[in-house]
Amino acid sequence: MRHRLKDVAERAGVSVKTVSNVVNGYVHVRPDTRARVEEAIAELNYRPNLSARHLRKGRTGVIALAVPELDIPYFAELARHVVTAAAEYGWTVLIDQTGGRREQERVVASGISDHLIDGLIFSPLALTAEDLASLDGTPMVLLGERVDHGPADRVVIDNVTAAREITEHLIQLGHRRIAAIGSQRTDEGASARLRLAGYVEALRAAGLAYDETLVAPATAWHRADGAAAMRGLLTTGVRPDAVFCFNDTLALGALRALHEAGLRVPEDVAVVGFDDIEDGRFSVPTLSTVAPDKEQIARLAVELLASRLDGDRSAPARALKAPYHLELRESTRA
Amino acid sequence: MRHRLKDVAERAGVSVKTVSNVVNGYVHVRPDTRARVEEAIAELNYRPNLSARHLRKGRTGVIALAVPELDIPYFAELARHVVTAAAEYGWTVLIDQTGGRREQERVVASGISDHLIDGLIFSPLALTAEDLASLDGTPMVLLGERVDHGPADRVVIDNVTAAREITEHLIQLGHRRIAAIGSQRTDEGASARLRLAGYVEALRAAGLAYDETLVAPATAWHRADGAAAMRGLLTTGVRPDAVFCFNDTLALGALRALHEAGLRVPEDVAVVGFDDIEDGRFSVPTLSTVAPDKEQIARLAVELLASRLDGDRSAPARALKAPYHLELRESTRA
DNA sequence: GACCACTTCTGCAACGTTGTAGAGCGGGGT
DNA sequence: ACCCCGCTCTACAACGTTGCAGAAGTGGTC
Repeated sequence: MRHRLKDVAERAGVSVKTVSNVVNGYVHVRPDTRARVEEAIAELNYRPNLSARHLRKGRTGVIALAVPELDIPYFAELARHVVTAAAEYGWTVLIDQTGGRREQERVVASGISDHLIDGLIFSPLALTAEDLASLDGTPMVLLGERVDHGPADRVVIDNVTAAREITEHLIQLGHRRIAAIGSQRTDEGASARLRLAGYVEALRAAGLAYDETLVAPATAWHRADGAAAMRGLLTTGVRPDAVFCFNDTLALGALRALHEAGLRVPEDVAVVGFDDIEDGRFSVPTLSTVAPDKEQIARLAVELLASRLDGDRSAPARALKAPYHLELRESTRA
Repeated sequence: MRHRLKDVAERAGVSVKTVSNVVNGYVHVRPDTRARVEEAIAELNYRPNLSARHLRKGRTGVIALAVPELDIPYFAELARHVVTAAAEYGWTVLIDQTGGRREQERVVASGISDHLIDGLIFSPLALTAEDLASLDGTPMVLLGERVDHGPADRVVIDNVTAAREITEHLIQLGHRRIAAIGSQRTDEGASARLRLAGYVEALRAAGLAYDETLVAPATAWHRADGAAAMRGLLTTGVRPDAVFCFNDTLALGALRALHEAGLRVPEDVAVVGFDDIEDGRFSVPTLSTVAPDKEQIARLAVELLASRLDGDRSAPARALKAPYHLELRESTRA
């Protein structure tokens, strides 16, 4: 059923190695020999056994992308771009879900390597710097903002500045009681911490008081958490006139809760998110948000990984910044 | 850096094969030998080379999931369930995007196999029966409804009946001018054809005329296409009083277009979708839809693949039906 | 015609693992 | 005392591929 180099070689009347040479595009093969071999390959529908090739070469041509959850739109969109960018390097992408659980993230970061993958692009939530330090050297690129995760390449966006800018946008529109949804107390909430810091910076710079009752925590960042947090904010007395949600799904949940409470967006309460997921362009109202350049993030991550694989594996870690911009839509129209 | 069985064997003072036996849980190993080996494994942080193991065993422990696009929520949610279900069999899932393009789908269906994967779960849009027939035997499970795709296992839901039921729901609510969004003329639109058939069946059964001007095509099924189609329907004279969108993203786009046109949902126009994606539970209004049991679809697909891998590869193809139900929400409230 | 350089092709070994066959040992039954 | 069996472990070969070293053939130069 499945044929090997040997079968092709016998059929073409050449050695195994010559077939291998043809398959790999070695130049010093006579045209007629090449033709005979190619014919045999076609007739037998020969395909190389990648396991064997990889065993021999020490490379697999597969990289892994590990994200918390695939059905979080941000990660799905990111995954798409990573797969596309990796294809340009001839890589296949193996996608892993960690659920954001530390144990699973550790398994992925170490165990998954097992010579099955050449490298890893990793968006960790719970992993600590020590976990990473303990890994032997599967080349790895981290996505996201954990400030303390030791010596690995990574691609980040400037969360603090982005959060400050989108908050400033709300302030410029005249909002004064600006709530935040999505804060997290645990170590896992690195993004949350940085975005909260940007929010606080903007308030301070505008001379607005930081009011802790306006900051709603959210353990997960799903729509349901955003809706619940918004409902909570609405029942605590004075209503905010704007809300900065730390990602778009939270914001979409918040929009929903505001709708249920009979409040208009942006007239009664303005809403902004973070991530610029597709949904936010079609929600009612459409969602103002921070738009990280996901394509660029994916491209940079793949390039970092490629240069790490081809180059010096002990070179110092690099951190690249990906651009973002504010995408202002109906949920903050003046 | 990276250690092999041989290194462990030397350190533990046993043969390579004994280490292999320990790693694979072979029972006839003396406890003290086992302990020594395990200690050596731990000290060296040994991990098996999967390429070598797979070369030897002929199995890779990797299956592929091929979908048109990862950032279509339905496929992302499905992917999540497939990854989870596959994990129970100890499989890793490699995810491929075909973009729905026939050429890419053919590459995935044949080329990708290349001994890298044991099997494939495949959601094809454009692939023809001949394409499939020409493949040598990588075990494959097809998802979805193409009626004509030859002898491969597949998991389907009853699209025609589901579409009829959701249309009947609209009819029962008193709607009479029921539009449909998402029809496709090409061969690729198997789902579209079946859902249209169910829609027509329901109209016929209720004695309603089938009006072609109420059926809007959509080449892709993204939000933007749904919005465009809805705008088109609104400008063609008599306004429909309900719309059946062939998937949820189309429906979310349609909701957006209705909102822009100043029409209320469901008071002026009722809307239903298909797929039950997360977004539809938080949109304004929430979306009535056909909810296929995605977890079940994924589980059945993985099980079919498993039984094909372990069992008779030439057994007749099986088609399993996954359940669905109607999820009625605000967009069709009476 | 001797030499050299280049082209074309080949055989061997090795990548790290596991299946098979079997060696050595000790215990229990006769 | 002998045989047999089961336990424990080992040696070897093989999975399909490619790097390396080199053999054979071709043609050009002095």
